[in-house]
Amino acid sequence: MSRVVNEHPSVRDTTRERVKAVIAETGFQLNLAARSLAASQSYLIGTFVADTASLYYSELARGAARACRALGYHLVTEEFDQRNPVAADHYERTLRQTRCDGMILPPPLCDDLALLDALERDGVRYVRISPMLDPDRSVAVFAHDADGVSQLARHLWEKGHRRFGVINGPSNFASSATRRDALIAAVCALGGSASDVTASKMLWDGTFPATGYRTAGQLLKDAPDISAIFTFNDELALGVLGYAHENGLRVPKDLAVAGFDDSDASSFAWPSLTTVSQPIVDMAVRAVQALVRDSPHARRRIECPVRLVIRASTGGE
Amino acid sequence: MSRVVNEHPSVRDTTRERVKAVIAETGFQLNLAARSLAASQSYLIGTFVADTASLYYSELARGAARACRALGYHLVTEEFDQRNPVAADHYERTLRQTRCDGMILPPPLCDDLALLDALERDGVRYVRISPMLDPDRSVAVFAHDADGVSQLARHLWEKGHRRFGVINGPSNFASSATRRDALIAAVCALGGSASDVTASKMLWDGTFPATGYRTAGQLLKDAPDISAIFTFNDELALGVLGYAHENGLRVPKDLAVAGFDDSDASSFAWPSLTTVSQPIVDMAVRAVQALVRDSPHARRRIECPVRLVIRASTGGE
DNA sequence: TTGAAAGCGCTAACAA
DNA sequence: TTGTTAGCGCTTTCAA
Repeated sequence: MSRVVNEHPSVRDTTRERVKAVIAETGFQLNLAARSLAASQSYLIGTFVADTASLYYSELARGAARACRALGYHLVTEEFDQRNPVAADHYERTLRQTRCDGMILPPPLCDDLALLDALERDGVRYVRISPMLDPDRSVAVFAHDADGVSQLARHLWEKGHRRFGVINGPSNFASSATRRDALIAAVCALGGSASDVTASKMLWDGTFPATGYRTAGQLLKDAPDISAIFTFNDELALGVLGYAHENGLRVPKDLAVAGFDDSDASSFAWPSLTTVSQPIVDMAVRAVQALVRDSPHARRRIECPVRLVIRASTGGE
Repeated sequence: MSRVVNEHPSVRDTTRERVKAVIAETGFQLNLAARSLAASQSYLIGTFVADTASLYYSELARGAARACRALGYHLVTEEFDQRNPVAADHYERTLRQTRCDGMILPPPLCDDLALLDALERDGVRYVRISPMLDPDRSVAVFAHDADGVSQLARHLWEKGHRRFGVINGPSNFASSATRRDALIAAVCALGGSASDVTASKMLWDGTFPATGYRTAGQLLKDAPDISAIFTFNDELALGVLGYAHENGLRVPKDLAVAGFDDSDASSFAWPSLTTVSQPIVDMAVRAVQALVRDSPHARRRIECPVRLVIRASTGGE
């Protein structure tokens, strides 16, 4: 009886037990498809991963899967084309037929307005991760980037650094600007000025590490007095580290290097890297919880704390 | 009309066009749940990812998602507990109700016999990735590890290396033994002997890089004449690289280092690493294709070629 | 080649 | 509190 499975309140204890016994005996298993059809709820949450190797998206999916399981949902994963994220079209043709109860939209899809329109038209709820555009349009989950960057600035400042370099991330990621601006603000708050920070957009070179390598060279040519470089992500920072090694710069004595972490990515790095660690798994969990529990028209910001992990590359440990 | 959507052969062209026009006009969208219920086919493929950050599992899921999309299926992802992979239980309680048409089982789940039993009992097809036990029980996808390792051995041999160290992977991964044995065989084939290869199981130290660092130290103490180290994966190799740097060993002059790659993981490494690159995305694609296209009782091996990527750490480039 | 109708296994609404 | 029943939107089968 459906009332037992769905934990309906008005069922006598004895009846519940009796039914549960039968369920256990017969090995009965709910059929999700039938339930979906009848209840017009799919118990499915959808998310996207990029079409290149990336811990960021996989950690996001992992957190989402974990939360789905805890809430009785299942996670459907689709790949999107990072070069050409016309996700709306993609959604129309495939994901739409699954009738997901909700979608998790990581950057840059969270800023694909056509996709948001399509979702709203279909009455599909969505939560965005670190959106850049129109952040109050839906529930949105943010990492408290500025906070972490400011902790990092303080750490570097205390180590004696006064001139900083920044390697920005992709321009379609809101956090590229956020993190750069946060560093400038933090340096100013510590007694420095905006001119102590030299920011450079990344000079793409195929992979993030290669890009970090190349951009570090340019940055140090433009502003030779820089003694610390902060990058948009850890992979860029690895390239900076490589540049330092190959050019006789001792780390962290001549050059301190810090990155920004997409969850446990920094544990892949060796030697270890100072990083602002973003709780991406947790962000995904929060996103799924909001999808399932919030009222359909909720519009709130969820801020997740980041964590400064100090390692050898800036004189820690 | 369902016959048009499902491309049934006996539909007159004019009718087909007429129906298609209506579909386009009304914005009709197939309801997967209804179809699943009626056809007792879910058009869902399930897979597992580990509960820690790992490119291996995420690349697998990505490949699976890609193939699913191409074949009109959707990918459902579940997280499993790497420490305690009682996946059978997990399956019973959650995934089972989705009535997946097929499952992709990466290691170590591919060797969870209770899970395989449960799947067979429910008539759920599955494809295993690199299984260790009972490889002919189902369709299984393998990377041609031995082939890659033998190419690597030849490369190292040609660079003049004669004494080799191996850092094994987890013992519940079939490939740990395969890769070690392949290196020994390859060295013998090149004119060396088994005693030229010193294999060590990894001395776990929290993360793979830290483990590589620690194990490299032990290995070089046990067999100081080693001039090349080959590790189970790239993350271990990064630790070996770190050990070399910190102990004044020049790479690749004093010590050559090579790893084994789970797809594009080596692009995360800097400086870049020689690696045997496993086409994990492709393996997942092949797995999904087998799930969808093979007869239900097929039992074949699918071998995927690996690729030797030679980089600075062994004297390449 | 097409139309019509009987389910698939649930939920939800209505009776009892 | 519990039994009963009408769909949910498809596929499949049977007629036409």
